[in-house]
Amino acid sequence: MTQSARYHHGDLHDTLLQEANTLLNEQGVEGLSLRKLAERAGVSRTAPYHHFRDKNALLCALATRAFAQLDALIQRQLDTAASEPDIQAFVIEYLRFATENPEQYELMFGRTLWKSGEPTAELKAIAYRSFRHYAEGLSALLQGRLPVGTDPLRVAQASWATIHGLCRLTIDGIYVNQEDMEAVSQQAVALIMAALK
Amino acid sequence: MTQSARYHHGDLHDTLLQEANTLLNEQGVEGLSLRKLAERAGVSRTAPYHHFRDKNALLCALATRAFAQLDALIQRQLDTAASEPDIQAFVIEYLRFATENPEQYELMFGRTLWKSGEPTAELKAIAYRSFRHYAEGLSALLQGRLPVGTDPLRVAQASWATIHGLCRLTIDGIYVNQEDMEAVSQQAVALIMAALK
DNA sequence: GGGGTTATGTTGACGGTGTCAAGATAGCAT
DNA sequence: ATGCTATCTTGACACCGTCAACATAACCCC
Repeated sequence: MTQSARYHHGDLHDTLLQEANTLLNEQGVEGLSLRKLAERAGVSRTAPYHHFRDKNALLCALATRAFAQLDALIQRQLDTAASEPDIQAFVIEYLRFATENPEQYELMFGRTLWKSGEPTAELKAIAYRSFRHYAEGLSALLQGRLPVGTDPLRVAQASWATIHGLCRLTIDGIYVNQEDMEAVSQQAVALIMAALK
Repeated sequence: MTQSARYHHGDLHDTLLQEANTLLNEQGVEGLSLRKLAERAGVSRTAPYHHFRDKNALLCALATRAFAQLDALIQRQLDTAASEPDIQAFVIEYLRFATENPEQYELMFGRTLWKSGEPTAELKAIAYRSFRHYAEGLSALLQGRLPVGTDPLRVAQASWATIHGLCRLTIDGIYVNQEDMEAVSQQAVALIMAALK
C-alpha cells in the first residue's frame, strides 16, 4: 500500500505539531487553522480531533514544546553565568529566541492561551518551571549583592518583565526597532547592575 | 417615524464604537465580531462597512481612542512629577489603566493591530506621540541624574519595556499576580532610581 | 486464525465569521 | 421636482471550529 493511499496515517500526532509549527511561523496564529493543518497532513478535516481535544489543546502542545526550548536556554545560559557580561549574554540569547520565532513567542505568552483558552496543566507546569529556573539562577548569581530587604523573587519578576516587555515591543513592532533592541537591553542591564553593590 | 423603525440610524459611527468598547470589555477581542456589533446597534450585518473600511479599521479607531486616554494620563502624571514617589505614582496609575481595561490594553499594544493588520496612520501617530510625551517627561525628570554617556531615549525605551512587560505578564495571567504587581513595580523603580546619582 | 474492542479516519452538517456585489431607501442640494 | 450621494438592505461566498454518525484498520485475547 502506498504511503499516500493508506487509511491510517501512522504518525499524525507529531506530523500535526510539525506542520503547525511551520504554519505558525509562516502565517502567525491567525493563519493557523485545523483545516489547513489537516490538509497539509493529507488527512480529513476532523482527523486531528483524535489526537487533540480541540484547537486550544494543539496550541498548548505547541507552546509546551517551545517552552522546553526556552527552559533549556535559560539553564544553559544562566547556570554558568557569574558576571555582568554573562547576564548580558543571557539576555541577548533570550531576545534572539523571541525575535527569531516571534509567532512562537507570542503564542507562548499571549492571551490566546492564557486567557481566551484554558492553558493545559502541562503548559502551566513547564511555563512556571522555566520561571523558577530563571529565578533560581538569577538569585544564585546575585547572591550577596542585593540590598538588604530586597526580595529576590521581586527582582526576578521585575527583570523578567523588562526582558519580556522588550521582546513584546520589538516583535509587535512598536517603540523598539529590532536593531535597537540589544542596545536597549544593554542599557537596562547596566542600570540594574549599577544599583547592586 | 419611530426610533427603531427608521431606515437610517443617524449616528451609527459612534454607536458602533461605543458598542465595540462594551463588547471588548465583556468578551475580549476574540468575542468582538462585526455581526454582533451590527445586531446590537439594531442594524444589518453590512451596515458597519459604510463607516469603517473593515474590521481592522474599526479596531484601530477603538485603539486610537484608548491611546488618547493613556496619553492624557502620561501628561497629567509625568509633567508634574519631580521625585521618586511621583514616578512610583505614575507607574501605579499606568498599571491600573492596563489592569482595569485589560482587553483594551491588549488591543492597543497587541499584534492584532500592529502585525496581523496594518495599523492606521492615525493610530500610529497617537501611539508614537504618547511615547514621545513619556520620553520627554522622563528626560526632564531625570535631567542631570543620568550617568554620562547614557542615552535618555534608551532609558525611556528600557523603562517603558519594564512597565509594559509587567502589564503584559499581569493581564495575560502569567508569572505576576495582580496583587503582586504594584510591589514588583516598586522594586523595579527603586532599583533603577538607586542607579542614578 | 476468528472475533470483539479500541484507535483512527471519513463525510455530513451546523452555526459562526469577514467581506463583496447588487439593489433599496432617504436625505440633500440644485 | 430631479438627480446625486450617503446610508442601509439582502444574498452570496469562502472560510472557520466542532459535533454526530459511520468506516476502516489495528490490536488483543481466546
